[in-house]
Amino acid sequence: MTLYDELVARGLIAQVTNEEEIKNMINEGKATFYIGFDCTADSLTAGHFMALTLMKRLQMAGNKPIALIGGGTTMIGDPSGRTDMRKMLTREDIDHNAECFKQQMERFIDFGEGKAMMVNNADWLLKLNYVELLREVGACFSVNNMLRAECYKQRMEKGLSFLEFNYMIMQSYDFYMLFQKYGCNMQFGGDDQWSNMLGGTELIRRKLGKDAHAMTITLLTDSQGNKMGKTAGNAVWLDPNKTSPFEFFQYWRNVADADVLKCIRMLTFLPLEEIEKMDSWEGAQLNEAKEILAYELTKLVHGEEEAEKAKEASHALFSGSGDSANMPTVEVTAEDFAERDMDIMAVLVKAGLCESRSEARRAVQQGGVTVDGDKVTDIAVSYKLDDFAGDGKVVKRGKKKFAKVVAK
RNA sequence: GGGCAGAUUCCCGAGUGGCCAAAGGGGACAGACUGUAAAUCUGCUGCAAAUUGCUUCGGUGGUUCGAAUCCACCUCUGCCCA
Repeated sequence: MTLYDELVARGLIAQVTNEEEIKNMINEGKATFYIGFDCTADSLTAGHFMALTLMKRLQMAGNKPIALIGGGTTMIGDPSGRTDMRKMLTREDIDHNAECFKQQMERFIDFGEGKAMMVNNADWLLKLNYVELLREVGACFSVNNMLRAECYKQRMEKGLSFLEFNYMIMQSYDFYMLFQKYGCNMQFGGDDQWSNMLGGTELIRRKLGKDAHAMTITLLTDSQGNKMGKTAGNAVWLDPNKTSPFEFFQYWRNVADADVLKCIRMLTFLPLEEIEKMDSWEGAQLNEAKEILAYELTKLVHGEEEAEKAKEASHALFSGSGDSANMPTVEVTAEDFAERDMDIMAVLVKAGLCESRSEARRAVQQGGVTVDGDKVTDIAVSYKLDDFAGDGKVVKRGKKKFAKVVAK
């Protein structure tokens, strides 16, 4: 099976500018392509992960990836798919984020000599001269057309600042630069980037009279149509300090039935034949597929050892078997008991299971709290330091949130 | 620059002097049922030393016994005119 056919079979491709040409190009390993990453946070997310796997798939077939860090474009803020303006980030924040991105990417993509490149668009965007830019590329853009672009349409009601309106120009300029400097002939991106990407191919055609291609990746959405990779509004991060390997594992372990196969197909590197077999799975067996998904992804992101640990902890918690040694652990010290004994609310907050004592109180009153398997319904229950000595206690809030509390 | 409308809790959105920690919906969280799924039903959703107290309705001042609500100024946003 050729690379292109595999990408289609995995459901990864959303839109392409010219299917025949792109197919030949990537199948033969002739593409030099780029994907842009705006550094709006200090870690990549599960959403970026899909783009990274795609880079890897193409790289394995001999194509050359360019990871473009958006140090310049992040100064503008992409309005695509948003109903409000992004928070403006300072130069320092952006530089810091770019550095974090760089480190995380190096674990997935081989940036060895001639295999892949990493560039930062701050290097050329930040020194642009306004009037020169207007004359050079501004003349190639039709405001009429831009306003018709899907990514701006959504913002016509809520308001769109001139700053954000220029995002498309910056992104197009990136492609134009990369095309000239590195012979980059294709751009990948999320499907919400389609109009920005076309801006680039259009600019290259107008300025250089050459063809460049664009291809978008299907957005990973769940069966309800929501973007995946978020829990309660928070992103699922690739940085183990922001989303622990266990939480990461659990996120995928908990996807809905309707979404498992799609995720396995799109995100893992398991051979398609193997995935086809899972297609007929139902009920309890489908539940197994979730574990496969969670394990595979955790392994890719955090390594095999962490994936094993997460799986162990998951078994320990949900099926009673397995070792509790790998559970997320919180330490308590004598200081925590200095004023008075810790009551159950204090323990829940300390363990990071509840944001406030009020929330903890509710959880207890609603029967959602368990300590070492025993339900706690009395908010007056309190503990001493010694209670957490030795192996400590496993505190559980709800079905899936828990932590082991141990005396230090 | 001129006119009009608006800013309420995680989101949408009611509230236009005390009955307001603020309707309703969504989401989130918890319980029941399950398979760590979905659907459904129930509860719950500012903070705390918790029949009470404290902080919150864009910002700052003011009127009042009392302000999300009235007044002044400011900031931001949308629409119309230029």
